[in-house]
Amino acid sequence: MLSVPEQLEILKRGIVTLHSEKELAEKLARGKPLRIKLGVDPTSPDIHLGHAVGLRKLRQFQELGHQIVLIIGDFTAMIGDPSGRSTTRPPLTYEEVLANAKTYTEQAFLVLDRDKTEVVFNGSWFKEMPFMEVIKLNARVTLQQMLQREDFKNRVNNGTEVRLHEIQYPIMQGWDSVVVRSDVEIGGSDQLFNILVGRDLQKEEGMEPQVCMTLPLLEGLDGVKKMSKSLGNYVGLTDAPKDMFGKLMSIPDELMAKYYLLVLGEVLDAAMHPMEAKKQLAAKCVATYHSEAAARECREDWDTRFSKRDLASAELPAYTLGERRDVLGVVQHAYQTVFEHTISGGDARRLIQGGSIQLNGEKLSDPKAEPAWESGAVLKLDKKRSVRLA
RNA sequence: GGGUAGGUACCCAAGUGGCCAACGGGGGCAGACUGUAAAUCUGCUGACUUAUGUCUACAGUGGUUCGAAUCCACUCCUGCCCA
Repeated sequence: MLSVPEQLEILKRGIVTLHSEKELAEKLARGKPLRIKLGVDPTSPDIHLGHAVGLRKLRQFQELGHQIVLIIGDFTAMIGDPSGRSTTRPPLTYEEVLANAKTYTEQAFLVLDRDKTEVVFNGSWFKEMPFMEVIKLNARVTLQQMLQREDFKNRVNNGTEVRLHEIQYPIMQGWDSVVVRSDVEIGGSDQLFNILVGRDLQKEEGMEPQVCMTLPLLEGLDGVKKMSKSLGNYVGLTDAPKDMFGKLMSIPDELMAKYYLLVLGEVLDAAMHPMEAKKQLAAKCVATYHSEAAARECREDWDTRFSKRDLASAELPAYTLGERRDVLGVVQHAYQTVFEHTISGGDARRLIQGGSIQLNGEKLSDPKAEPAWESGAVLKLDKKRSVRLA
């Protein structure tokens, strides 16, 4: 095991808050593996790069010999974490949550070492908790404390509703810490409040309070909002290589340094041309979650398709014509069969009339036209999608 | 429980009997430009194989009317004030 200062040096990298370094140093100094908690609510099937920021930090702990406790919030997912939310989360069914939990854990092991990770479901203690216990837990927290939170305060001020179950969330997350006896809890910077509640509850139970460590939030592809499935601005860990590459190429330049740091753990070379830097970022990310070979392939594909604008020699999915021969019908059919993406006739028509649909580079702007659909021709559907006629 | 203001498309929001598939803004999509970035300009943004066409939609149900997002009744939901 490394010395305390050496461990601290590594662990402090890229974090937002550490409460407190002194406590962490004391815990580390005992020389025993610490229990490091991270809770994730399986509210969607896929883990994305935003989640990976926390997971990567866990991985560092793991490599330093500590014990990871990954809490799958099967129960808390039903409540919905109000952190950073301006509205109540839509409820999920338990079946959905369980299905998500399955893919979540699998994907988490793309980053974590499976053998050194303890996975627990918080439903295993909350489901059986008697109401009396719930009331007792609630007695430990004041309304004023809850209302201190930005999220709730803003909603109250704006006249948007705050449901009482949402107020329970931090208490539940805090209780998780008591149950798993965590020494350190990790979370995004929006988790600060929840993690601190865990400290309070642990203290009340006569335990040594957990150290609170928060990490920066990763903005999504839009460059503004936190990466999340529901906003559709995410890069999934299991996204196909080309999708992953393409999505990363579309992030705003301003975000690149942050992505380098949080996704790759590297420092962006400011002297590099932004486009080159972005290509490297995308390639490295593909290499991490897929393979070096896939990364090279993506990069080459990108260069022919977009940098050289040479769609003709790019590798494109094959499309076989259906019944219809008119542009409108073909476009809808191609979306459906090749990309499993249903678009309405109106959408297709808008794309056609907007000039997005191109056959070998020629705009097809008449929905009713029936051009010669030659085998091998390239049909461009929108910015990201093109097919080759079979 | 009482009073009061409300519920319009992804979000905010205008519309208070026909000219309403519904102003405007945001977001999104597409085109030009370009580095699938940013900025800028333009178009589009309910569905139906575009149709001076049909259907669905202004919380829900029913009603008045030739005609309703708009008027009436009841129901559900939310904010605010009072208890």
